[in-house]
Amino acid sequence: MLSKSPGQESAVTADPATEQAQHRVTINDIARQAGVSKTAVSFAFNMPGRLSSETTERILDVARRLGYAPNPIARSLNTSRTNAIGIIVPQDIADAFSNPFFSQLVGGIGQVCSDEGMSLMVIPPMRGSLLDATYAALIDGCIVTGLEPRDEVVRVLRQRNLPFVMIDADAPEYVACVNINDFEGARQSLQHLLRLGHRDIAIASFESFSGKVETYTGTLKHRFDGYRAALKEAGLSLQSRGIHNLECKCSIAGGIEVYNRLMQLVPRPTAVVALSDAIAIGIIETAHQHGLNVPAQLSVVGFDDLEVSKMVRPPLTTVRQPIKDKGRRAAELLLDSVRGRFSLSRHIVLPVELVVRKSTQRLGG
Amino acid sequence: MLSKSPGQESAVTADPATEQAQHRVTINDIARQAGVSKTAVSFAFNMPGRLSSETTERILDVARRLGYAPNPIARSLNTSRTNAIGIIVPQDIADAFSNPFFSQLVGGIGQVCSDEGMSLMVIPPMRGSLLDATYAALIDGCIVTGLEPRDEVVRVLRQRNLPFVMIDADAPEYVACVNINDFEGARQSLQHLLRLGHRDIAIASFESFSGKVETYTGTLKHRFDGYRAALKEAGLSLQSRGIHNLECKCSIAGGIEVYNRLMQLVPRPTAVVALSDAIAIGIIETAHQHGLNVPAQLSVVGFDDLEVSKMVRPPLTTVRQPIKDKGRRAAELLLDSVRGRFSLSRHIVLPVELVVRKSTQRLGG
DNA sequence: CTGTTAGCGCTTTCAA
DNA sequence: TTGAAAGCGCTAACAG
Repeated sequence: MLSKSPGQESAVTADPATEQAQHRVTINDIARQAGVSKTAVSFAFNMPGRLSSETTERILDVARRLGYAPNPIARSLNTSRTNAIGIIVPQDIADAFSNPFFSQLVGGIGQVCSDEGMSLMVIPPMRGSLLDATYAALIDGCIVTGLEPRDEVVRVLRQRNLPFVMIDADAPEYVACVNINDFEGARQSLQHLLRLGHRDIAIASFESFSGKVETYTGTLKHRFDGYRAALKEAGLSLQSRGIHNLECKCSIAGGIEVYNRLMQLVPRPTAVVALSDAIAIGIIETAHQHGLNVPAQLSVVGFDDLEVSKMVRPPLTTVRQPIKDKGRRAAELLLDSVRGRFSLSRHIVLPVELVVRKSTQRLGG
Repeated sequence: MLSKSPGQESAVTADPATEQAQHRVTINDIARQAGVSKTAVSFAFNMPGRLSSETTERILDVARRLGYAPNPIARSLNTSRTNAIGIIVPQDIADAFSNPFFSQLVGGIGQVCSDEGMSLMVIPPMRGSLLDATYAALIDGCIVTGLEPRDEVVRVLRQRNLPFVMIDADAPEYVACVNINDFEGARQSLQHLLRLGHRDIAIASFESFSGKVETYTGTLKHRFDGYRAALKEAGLSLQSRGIHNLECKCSIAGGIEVYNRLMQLVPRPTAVVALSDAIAIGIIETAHQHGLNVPAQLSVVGFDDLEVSKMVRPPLTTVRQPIKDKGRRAAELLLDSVRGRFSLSRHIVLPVELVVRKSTQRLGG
């Protein structure tokens, strides 16, 4: 060892196989080796124009030889920027992605990330605590799904001074938020079934905390308001004999699970409104396996219009919502905040549309 | 303003609507207000046991009043931990998630994240540069997909001293890696078609850089070795008349796009081997739209066995690979490294299995 | 049980 | 064109 620089030493032994977690080479090592100040090294990397090209060259050269990479954490501490946005989810990551809806939403968010040079952090509860995860996240802002505006998480976000945008939440005016017309979507889907003559109808709904319709909030509340409106039009209500509400996990697996409970209802439903295509697809698949014909023996209408919904058998009748747009708009709103740009309207409501395919048919027809 | 503490001032004006990016309240503000040292404040949050409960109380109380949240970046700089792992993808996030394969993989990784209290950062190229993204990522380690071991990204990872695990790569012994038996999967799927009597077969393959089979590497190479083996068994080769290779995007959209090119081949193929279910599903869907019956007029075999593959019409014949396990095992390997745990074997090869469903049938039968 | 002190590795005025 | 020095906000020896 001729050199007294630990930096160089680690470079010499930088054989991939031998590689040890030795003294990490820092900006100081480079400065010393190149015979310049830390400032110069920093400039060489971030504003090469402010140095003579020779100096820049020399510094970059030394850096390359010693295998130097600036520490992004230290950089972040100075700049207060992480170049990442987060998406906070109240459940496990695996659960979240078990519904293709979430993948498509993330895809929409991802489009904006790429445009803006951001990475996307998926933030699930940390050892059971979503709050802890929110405190710890190294992000410049985030999108919040599946939570209400009064959730503690939102308080922490505000406390941390992190810009955020909510999706599918009843947020107050000053909170940025992207929603869809849940009322209309729900109303139309049930109306569709009622007009086809169905009167024994089960609603396959997300899991809520309480399980009681009266306490539903947010998306769930709006959709049930829509169902009520449709029922009322037909002279029915949620309490009518023949109308049932079953909660299940919002995934294909949830649909599979709820199928049996569905079939034990009295009277047995001739149609199902699912609050998500994933649930609907699970129900249809299970019906198949049990030899029950959809739509002849059971009509099923979904909600979302996933990419695969038109490809399952039978192609799914459903309420289309612009999932990718939802993610994209939310991310745009968020990045406006992060970048300090002004955004005109911070409350967005996207339209929905009933798409009639083959999974529903006239009762007895 | 009676108080001279800017911290308190910001607390007083902490009305959500009025909220400004004023002086962020730091550990110093809390220490001052509570009449203790920074150390004490730090302890109150991280090792409350080392303080008298009164002191802890008081500190936490002040913190609450002033709306203090520890700065996770500063914390990371000390601890050198971020509590996040990354998954590096060479394309846009939206592209990645357009293939359900990726969602399922991420789901597998996510299971481990939840167990270990980690968030998951999806890292796409930053303004076109995956290298820049790799330099900037605030992570403790990462999983690398769709890249070869000699990629620059891997060099940077090593330079940054970040543990990493590759998926689907021809990695040297000392690089942790999770693969499947691509050769066998490919061989069996094509063999299946050949045994059904098909001789005019198109391969619908991922996009490679070169487009030339001879230059394929990694997964692509192994699979084509498998195809060669199957063909040889039937006295054919990749050059035989009737055998074609078309590249397309690895997504449903890719399958839709490749359909037309497929139908223009001479002789027109009676069967297709797709390198991914997403592609297969896109092809089948388009065939439907064009009134072509699958499998009667065109047999299609996929690769992956996605959750939806059994639910499309007709249910897809495909090669099952344990996607979630792949993600889980990779994440386990990675976290062993991150936590400094020893892992016995750092090269894992998962098995595959041909699953015959309804999208293939005997030629002319 | 509590405080002093020295960093973590980088950015960024400000002065030379 | 370059460098000195003061932080960024927190953790963790170490000393008392």
